[in-house]
Amino acid sequence: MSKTTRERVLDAAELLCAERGIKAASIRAITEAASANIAAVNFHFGGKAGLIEAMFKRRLEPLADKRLKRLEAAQAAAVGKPVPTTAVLDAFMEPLLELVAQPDRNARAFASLFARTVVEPTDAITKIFGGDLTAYSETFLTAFQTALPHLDRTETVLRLDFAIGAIAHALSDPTRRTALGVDPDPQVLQHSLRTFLLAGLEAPSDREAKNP
Amino acid sequence: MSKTTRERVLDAAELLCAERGIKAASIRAITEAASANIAAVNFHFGGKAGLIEAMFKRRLEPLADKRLKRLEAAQAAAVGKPVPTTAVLDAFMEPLLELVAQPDRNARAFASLFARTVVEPTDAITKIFGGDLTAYSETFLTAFQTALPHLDRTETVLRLDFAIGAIAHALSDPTRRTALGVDPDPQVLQHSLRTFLLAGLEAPSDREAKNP
DNA sequence: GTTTGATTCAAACACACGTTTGAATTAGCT
DNA sequence: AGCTAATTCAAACGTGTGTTTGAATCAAAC
Repeated sequence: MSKTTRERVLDAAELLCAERGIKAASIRAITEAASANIAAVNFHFGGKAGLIEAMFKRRLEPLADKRLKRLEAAQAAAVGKPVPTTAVLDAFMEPLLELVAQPDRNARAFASLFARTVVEPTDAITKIFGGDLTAYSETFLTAFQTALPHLDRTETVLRLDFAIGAIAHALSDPTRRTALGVDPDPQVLQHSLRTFLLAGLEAPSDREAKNP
Repeated sequence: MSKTTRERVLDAAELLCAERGIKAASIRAITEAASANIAAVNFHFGGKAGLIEAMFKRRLEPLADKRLKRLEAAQAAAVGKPVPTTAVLDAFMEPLLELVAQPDRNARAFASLFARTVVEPTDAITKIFGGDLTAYSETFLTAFQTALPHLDRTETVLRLDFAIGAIAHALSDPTRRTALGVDPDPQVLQHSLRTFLLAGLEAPSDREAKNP
């Protein structure tokens, strides 16, 4: 057991919060699963709120970095030319979907947890990202908007919002799909999601559709 | 105040659960908001679990009825011919989106609550619908599958799942969009969502795409 | 008007939660 | 080794929770 208490608690918190929800995951259950004392949470994180915040930060900050790096790389690759929608979309979703493809059990647990939080914002999240889990989506929003010039701002915001919902749902508890006899590889899932979102985002808006 | 205690409690539960989440909405807060006694919950519903279950049932059963009625009507209208994807999709999503279009504050609250529950299944829901909030989606799944013959079963399940995620997210807390300066009419929202989903569902699968 | 059953009410119960405490233990440093 | 700070630990504290109780109130029937 080379991991520090702090790390063990964070890991256990990830697993239990993904399984039961943040509110229902008691620090008693978390510390017990981590083979740590209850007071460890207060000592290392200052309280449950601090633990949850640290739990999200540990995963979310590298994730946001990856996304922005990929977006900047795509923008740099398309000098002068407009960045294709696929590139923006990939920068947006792939770092997230990499989580479910990892063998690490905790990474997959966090993916489920993230999915929940997208729909039901937590205090910890609003503290970190000022209320918007997709905060840096302002950056992505403009990227999408330039990639989709046939959509006005409202339409772009709405479609990006739909896409976020679909992505989050795809990340959430995979047992829902296995109940229907469908348990795809992460690659199949990602590919299917990509074509779905791409078609939805690039769909012609009304004004064009009315000129057949 | 012509409403019965039972109804007042159900209404208050809807509002508070949508606002704070089911777990965080205490029966004390609910009964206080309903101008009822705490014990009213136990008397009328047998406990908090019973209250939540009744709260969902009251909305979900008429909703499921509407959906299936619309699907059957669409199937009846297309005698012999295959039912178009738009008809299946409308039967699936419009009864839901009608909730947010209603002036009734409680109906809109339930829409948010429903959205949460899609991602994070509640005990009450698993009790009512046997674990799957989209239980009758087995019916809709076959309807979509016949409407989308170019997709195999896995692909159909995945895309329907994506669509459910997008719909749920669209129903959830609307303040998220207003933060981005976008606050569309329910009709605009519905229309935008429809074209997004339709394009995503009908997008060609890989095999076709590789024959340009 | 009395009786019966349904409903409301204030009060208390048992339990789980997050937090705090202060002593015991460990790790790092000179 | 000896000192210091960091960390762990068992135990208790206060609070909020869902639930239960038993008396009080209401409504309807006879």
